[in-house]
Amino acid sequence: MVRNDAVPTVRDVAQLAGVSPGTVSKALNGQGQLREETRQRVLDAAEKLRFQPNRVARSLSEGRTYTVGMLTSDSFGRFTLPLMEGIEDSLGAGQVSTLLCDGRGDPLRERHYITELLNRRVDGIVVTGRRPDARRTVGRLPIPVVYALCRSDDPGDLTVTMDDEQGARLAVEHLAALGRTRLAYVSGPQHHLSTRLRQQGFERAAAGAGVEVADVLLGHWSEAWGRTAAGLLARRPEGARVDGVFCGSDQIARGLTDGLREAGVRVPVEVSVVGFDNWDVMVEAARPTLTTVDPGLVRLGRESASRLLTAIDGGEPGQGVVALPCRLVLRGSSVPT
Amino acid sequence: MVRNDAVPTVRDVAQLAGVSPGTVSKALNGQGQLREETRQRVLDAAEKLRFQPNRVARSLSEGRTYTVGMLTSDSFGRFTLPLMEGIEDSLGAGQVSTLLCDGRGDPLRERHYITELLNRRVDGIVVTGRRPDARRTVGRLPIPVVYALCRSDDPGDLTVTMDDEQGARLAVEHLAALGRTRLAYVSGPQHHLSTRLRQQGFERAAAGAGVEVADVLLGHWSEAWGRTAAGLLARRPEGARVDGVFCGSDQIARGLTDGLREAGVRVPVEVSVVGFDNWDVMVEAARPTLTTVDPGLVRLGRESASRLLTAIDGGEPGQGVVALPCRLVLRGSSVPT
DNA sequence: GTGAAAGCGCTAACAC
DNA sequence: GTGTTAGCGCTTTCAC
Repeated sequence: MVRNDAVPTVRDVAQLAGVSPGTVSKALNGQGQLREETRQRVLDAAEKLRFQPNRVARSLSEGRTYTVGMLTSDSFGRFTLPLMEGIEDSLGAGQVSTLLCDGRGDPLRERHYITELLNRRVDGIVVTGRRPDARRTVGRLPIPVVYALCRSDDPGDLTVTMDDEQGARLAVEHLAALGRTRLAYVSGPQHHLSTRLRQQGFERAAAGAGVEVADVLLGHWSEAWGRTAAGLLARRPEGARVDGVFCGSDQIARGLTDGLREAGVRVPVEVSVVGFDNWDVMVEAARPTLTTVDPGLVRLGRESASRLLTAIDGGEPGQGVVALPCRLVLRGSSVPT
Repeated sequence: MVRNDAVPTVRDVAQLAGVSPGTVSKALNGQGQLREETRQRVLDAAEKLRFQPNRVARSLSEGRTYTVGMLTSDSFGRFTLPLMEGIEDSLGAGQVSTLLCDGRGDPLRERHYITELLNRRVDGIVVTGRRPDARRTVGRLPIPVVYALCRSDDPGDLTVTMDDEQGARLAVEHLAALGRTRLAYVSGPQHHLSTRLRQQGFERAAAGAGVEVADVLLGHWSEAWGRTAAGLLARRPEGARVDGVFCGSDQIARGLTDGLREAGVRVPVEVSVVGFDNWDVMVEAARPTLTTVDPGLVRLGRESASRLLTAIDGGEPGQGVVALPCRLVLRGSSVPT
């Protein structure tokens, strides 16, 4: 009596093909030397039985699970989504699956997840987080680890993140090229690394382009702060008006354009505005739509995962901080028509 | 010579404790009958060796992986994030990990992921998607499947989703209680199930509360559409003005409040506005902040995962559509002060 | 070229 | 109570 309900194993395939289980394994994985005829016979048998290899058994014997863990320090959020997409892109191509672990900013929880991932014998881990700020390293692990977006504080780790400074430079150079000469930088809290790096890029690029840094306003990553900042900028004395603003986020930029419009300042005629993030929701709802710096998070995810795969395959993925360049996306808020 | 670099196995623990591997397994998993003293000795040995069980081996022998797949039909997005959080909540408690699979709206890709999940012997699958609209069932699988947020078109499947109609009712009853008598419904595309269900709830609740349905405007899920709709409402003749608007999303509600303000209509003095989603970004940036219907996506995720666990443990998780009630969150856009 | 046999690390049935 | 044994389903030497 044949057990039709059971899932077929290599043994079943072997039996049907009239070979041994070992041969089936070789045929299916393209290992060793097999006569073409035999291989085909095995393939046919597997096909006929709709054989699907049990990955768990394979993992146990191979000592490799084709699985990587994705661990967030803070939580999954808007920034991690495109990252996940990119990571899945790279991994999926390598038949590698992703195990989700949301650390929720709790070190204990994180610790627990790490041992769990190790017990599950994942081949590697991508550590990520909402913001590119530095975080404590997860420490030396017996498997490769790559930090994506958020930086590890251990220079021996590999971090793949965006180039905040270069992104800011892009924005300033764009404004300068438009003929803007008195610029302001409106951004998030000073204690965020991104805020400072973008400020650095802003100031250096301004100096390089010979344009004036008229104001630097640091606050929060919110629309409300953007509106407040707009008020501040609009109240500057006649001769000291800014004609270009680089914002540290699209939310700020959106609030700023709203604030400027309501204060009677025309964007982009009188003032050009550039945001950061290329977040569709903000960028499209703003009036005018926002010119912004795109950090390329999907590509960032792809890059980090592909380096992780390299490391898993015994290659050298690099170390230290790899900062991927941002792109400028032109829309209505910067170019006067 | 001791191999300090190697990960300890049950055998190592057994040897150190002077028992057999079988006994170690029992001691560690609380199975069978063991003398307390023996159990303790094993536990001590495990502790000393920092023994961590290899989950892959365990899975192979137990025939259970303590892993579930999370498959999105469309893609991971704003709506799936809180869902994932809830799912992880429930599963984490049961020591179950989550495997990510982003179908990207591609049926082939989805099919591929499903066989991959089956080959990896996951214990169950949560199917999800951005919107509560119906989708093709993944079909009968040898493991339990629960649909979260998005509905399966097979009534034999279990779907856990939000109660769109009840949410709409909540909004209308709130408006009615405020004394509003001429209401409008501004929402997304007609072909979205949510649009229609919320409209149904809106109309029934209005009838029930004895208030007039003055207008129904269907368009897109965008701020721009909200602003357009505001223009349409503001242009209604003097005697036919609406004094309460229920919006199908917070984005629409946000655009609507912006549009009304710019048209000189005071919110909430002249018109009360209620949104849907309780999406922090929109709700907080709007002026005034938005009263809205919260679909409770985290709880929805929790509920679906916990039902999946029930099914995995051989229980009866239920079938058909389970619609969880929404909550009303009061903020500035509805209650005149 | 192919088969036989051992083993990945754990659990579970059955002796003792 | 505890040890022994036999798998779970696959890969991988190593004979032949």
